[in-house]
Amino acid sequence: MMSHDNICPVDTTLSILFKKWKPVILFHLHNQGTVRFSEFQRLIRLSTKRTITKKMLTQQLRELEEDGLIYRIIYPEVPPKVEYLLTDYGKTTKTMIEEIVKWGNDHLDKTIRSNGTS
Amino acid sequence: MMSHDNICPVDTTLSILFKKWKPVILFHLHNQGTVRFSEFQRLIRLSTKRTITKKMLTQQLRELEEDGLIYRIIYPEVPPKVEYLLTDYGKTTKTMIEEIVKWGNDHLDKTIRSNGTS
DNA sequence: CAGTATCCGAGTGGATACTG
DNA sequence: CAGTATCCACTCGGATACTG
Repeated sequence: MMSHDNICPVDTTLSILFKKWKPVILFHLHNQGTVRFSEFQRLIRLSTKRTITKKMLTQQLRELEEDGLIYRIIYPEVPPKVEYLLTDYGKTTKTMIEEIVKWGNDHLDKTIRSNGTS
Repeated sequence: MMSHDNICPVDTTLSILFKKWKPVILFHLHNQGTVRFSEFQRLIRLSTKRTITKKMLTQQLRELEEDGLIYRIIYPEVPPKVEYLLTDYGKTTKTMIEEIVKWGNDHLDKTIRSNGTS
């Protein structure tokens, strides 16, 4: 324990992986393997029932790329085609995302069941 | 899979456990078992090098309490003494928090090592 | 000690329009 | 298709002061 002097590992993970839409993005990447830009918008809209703007999506993807978690592959075609996929390092987030999905589902179970009981 | 129609488990977990200071709070609760209000301020200051205001801390703790993750025990003394601890349900976040700590440490290792190498 | 109340500036992120 | 650019309303959360 007490690695790295006094830099907080929790804070580190939060700032890199748990900002805004990043966990959802990682979730879909773990699921689909490869995802295109517009596909992200669709997937996110479907799973979260919320809309992510292009600006936001771009920003989040860029940050993930800069942190070495995803690749951005640009196909020089017309119309443009860009694919995103996890780097090996990005794949190390698998367990974490799985835990999050699991916990979320458990909580939803719990919440939904607690009709009637009190 | 595909539990709960189309409510996103990732979003659910994020909204309950990963807002602001909550993961750090949970982290310290898993570590210490029982934590007092002022102790939280100290622990958080030490581990994150940031200051959490009373307002923020109160708010976060209240939300965690309302979601059934922690207990708030008030000792009717003067001066007041309030202790926080995880409920059984709160304890189910252990694996997740551990994963986050682990990943954070790994990332810090990686980052620190990548001096010189490239 | 463990909060509550108020004020307010900075930053976030949505909406919208434009581009290669 | 996959972005970029701009504008701005709104929220968030820090600072500060007060309280049982």
